[in-house]
Amino acid sequence: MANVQNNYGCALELTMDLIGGKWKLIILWHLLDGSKRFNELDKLMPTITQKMLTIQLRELEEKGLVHRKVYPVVPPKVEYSLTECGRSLDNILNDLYAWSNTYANDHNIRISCEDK
Amino acid sequence: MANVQNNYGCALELTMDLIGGKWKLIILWHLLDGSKRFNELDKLMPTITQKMLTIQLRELEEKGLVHRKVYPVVPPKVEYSLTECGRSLDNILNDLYAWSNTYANDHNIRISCEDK
DNA sequence: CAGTATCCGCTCTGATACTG
DNA sequence: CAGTATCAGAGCGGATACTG
Repeated sequence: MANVQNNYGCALELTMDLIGGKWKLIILWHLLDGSKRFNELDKLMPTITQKMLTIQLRELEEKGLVHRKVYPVVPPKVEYSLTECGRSLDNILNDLYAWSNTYANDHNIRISCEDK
Repeated sequence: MANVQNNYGCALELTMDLIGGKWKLIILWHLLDGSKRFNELDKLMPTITQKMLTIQLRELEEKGLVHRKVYPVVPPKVEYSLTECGRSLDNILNDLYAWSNTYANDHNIRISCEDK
């Protein structure tokens, strides 16, 4: 999933390469709010590890969905934001979010945090 | 990913449990057309193995997205179709499909089969 | 036709500790 | 603060052969 090939049998295969995996949708979701620092994202996702957050952000960056801005200061400051391409997922993310909430309601599944 | 828990920190975590993985989106996509037999799905996805197709269909069935209808005939005949819940993904699937195609165009990525 | 059974490797994911 | 490094487990995905 890390790398994007250059041939796919179906557009939806590409979809999974781009935003598949356990964390990418959630990272993108949080960034819809506006740019966030590494530490902020970490706090917004209590169960992710720093390692996974780093890896997923790097992959999203490679694919052009997320922009990484490093401020040359001490202590380090890095801000992540959506690129135009990442932002174009806005409606889809909202639809998926709503769809899953509906599913959760219908199946008595608890969602701890229902707001951004 | 096989099983659905009953507590999530974010609706989008549930999303990945329901339709994550390499094949589920593509299976759902093909079923948007109408019900299909096992063998038809197999042919529509040239690179999937029978084992994976079986597993993914079973998981989609457990989660209530796909309906499995067995005809008591010899040789066996089994038809898969979307449940109402599965069908409610129609718009999202189309949006994702379009989004990925746009991405592919912008990044010179080839999609072999562009139509259903 | 529509699956099972078996075996297997890789990648994804995580825990923990450390650093410029 | 924003990461790396290392170790390790689990399960996802696949190859191949077989079956009612």
